[in-house]
Amino acid sequence: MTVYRTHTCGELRQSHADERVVLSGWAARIRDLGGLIFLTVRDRYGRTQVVFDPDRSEELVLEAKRVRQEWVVRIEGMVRTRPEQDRNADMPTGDIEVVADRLEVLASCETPPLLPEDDFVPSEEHRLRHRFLDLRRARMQKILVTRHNLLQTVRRVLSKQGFLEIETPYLTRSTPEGARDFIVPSRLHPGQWYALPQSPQTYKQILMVSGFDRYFQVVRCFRDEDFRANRQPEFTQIDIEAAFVDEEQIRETAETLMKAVFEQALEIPFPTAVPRMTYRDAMQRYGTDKPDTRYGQELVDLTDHLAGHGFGVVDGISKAGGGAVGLCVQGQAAVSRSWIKKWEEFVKQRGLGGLMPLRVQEDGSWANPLGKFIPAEQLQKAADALQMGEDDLGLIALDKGMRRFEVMGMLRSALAQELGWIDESRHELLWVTDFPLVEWNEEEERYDALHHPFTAPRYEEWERWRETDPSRIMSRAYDLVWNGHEVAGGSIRIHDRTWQEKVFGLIGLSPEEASKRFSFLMEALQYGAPPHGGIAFGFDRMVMLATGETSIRNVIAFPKTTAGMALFEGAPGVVDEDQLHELHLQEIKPKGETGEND
RNA sequence: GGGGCAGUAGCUCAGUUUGGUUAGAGUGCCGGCCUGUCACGCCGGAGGUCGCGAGUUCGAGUCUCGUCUGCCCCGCCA
Repeated sequence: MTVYRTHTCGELRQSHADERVVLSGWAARIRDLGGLIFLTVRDRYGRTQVVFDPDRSEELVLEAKRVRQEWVVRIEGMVRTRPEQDRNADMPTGDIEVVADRLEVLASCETPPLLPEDDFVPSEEHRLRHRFLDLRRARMQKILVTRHNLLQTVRRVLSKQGFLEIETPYLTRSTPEGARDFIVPSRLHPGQWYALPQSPQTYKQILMVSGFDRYFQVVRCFRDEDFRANRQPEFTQIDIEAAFVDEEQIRETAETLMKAVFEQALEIPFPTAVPRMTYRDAMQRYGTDKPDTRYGQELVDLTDHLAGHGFGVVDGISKAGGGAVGLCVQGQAAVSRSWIKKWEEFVKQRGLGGLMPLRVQEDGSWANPLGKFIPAEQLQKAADALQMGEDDLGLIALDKGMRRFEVMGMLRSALAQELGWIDESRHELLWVTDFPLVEWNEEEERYDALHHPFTAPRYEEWERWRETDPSRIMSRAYDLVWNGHEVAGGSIRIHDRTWQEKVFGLIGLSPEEASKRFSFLMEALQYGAPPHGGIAFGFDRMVMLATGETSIRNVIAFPKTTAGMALFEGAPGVVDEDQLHELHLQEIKPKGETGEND
């Protein structure tokens, strides 16, 4: 209780009737009936109707007439139960109103560029430019409250299990692997640079070596890459690491956390067992390492049904290690040619040669461009493999690489959107396991770490495949997938310098190069590093899924646009010549602005 | 780096297909009326660099090219 308010705007009920109250908030709606004036006052907690009655004070009504939307007002008055016929069942405070006897304008407001109402959502550009007003909307306030609650839940759950929150530096050194770093010039050391961390990966491993056997951190991470609906240049991770554990304990911790999130934010029961799927299964059945298992429509390898029947293209692809992948589109046998063409274009843009429909013709035979080469019984077998019924449409793609699964997976999820296959009320969690340690990078002609280079291999597989086929070595990594989004990923790490050097060797980093770039970690690994592993949650994504939003910008108070701009603050921006000078920097003007060149 | 969609009144949009007189609607804003509204209602008014720049044309919101901004996707993101 302050001079500004005795109650919040979401608080008053019939039980408060006849109490004298003070409310402060923003004028949300003003209904001036000529005599009576109704004013809806809004704050973070809700809305309350205030009534100004000329029968009580003409003067007060005249004052109230001046008030405009989004002014900040303070009201004194009596709580009154509304007449039966005038109650508003849609408002929590709809059974009462406050009869004002005093009005004070705490702040007036220019005509606002947007109205903070939930049923009035302007363009995202406009919302970001006037974020302070956009954040007044009840929806945004609710999201940020949920975000806060989840943060507290995470901290409580992990602390209770003995995890210590330890902060790590934001000014660190650049590690050229992985994403591009944001770099920060050093004033005291001309020509030298800090980098903002892509994640606290090495620090948390070192904390394990130091004996903090259970660590977590709510931490900002920075990656200078292109952005998407669920990617921002700076984002928040729940970073977790533990020593003397294996995969099971990390997964258990992660599930405990998710259980709390489900119960807290979604108020739905947590699955008794989170299903698991191997990376290989995920790629073959869904064409992605983060399958959305809220709907079926799995991909089916049709190579065996279609190859070996004298059709050169299929046979050739098959011999080259490729094949045919099919997808069953329920109830769409009658779609037009242009519909199919549209989706064929979709897969072509993503690198496949084409998309063939398979469907029953009027005479009962199978229609398919391969029909003249491939016997009907084989087409029937393919259709059976796709579990196609008469009204269903099969879509088949051929390609010689693994890309066919990925693209068909993209097609699967695009069709799910288009045809409404997804039950939005469902929530599906899934562990993806058995990732390969490395994958072949065509362009650079070397192996890349699939997860990151500190991930432990399955050592027996290493011994078996290192020399002959390293891509068959599995790692001890795991990802947690929620409704087709990767919400967490982690691994058991390498805790031995010799092994770390071996893995660096496989991805083309010499021991010298490795110790140059990761000297501090390499050194730590020689001084009694315990076995350890961990996981990191993408917290923004987690909040996005928990609130049913489709963009992480909506769950971040001040996000950047897809071009990395902060429209509200105006970042990035130019700095003074003096600032640059002090940092030993000189601006190189883009061509055309120097006046020297043409 | 590539592709797609969008940009018209403060805001949300129509008009662009097929170039043609003075660019419309709703809402917000300003003024008037209105004593039970709750997206109050009714009457009137003001409000436009059709993102920006070139070009085609007798004439461009509309066609062409370039460019900027926002969103979505591919690549990228260990």
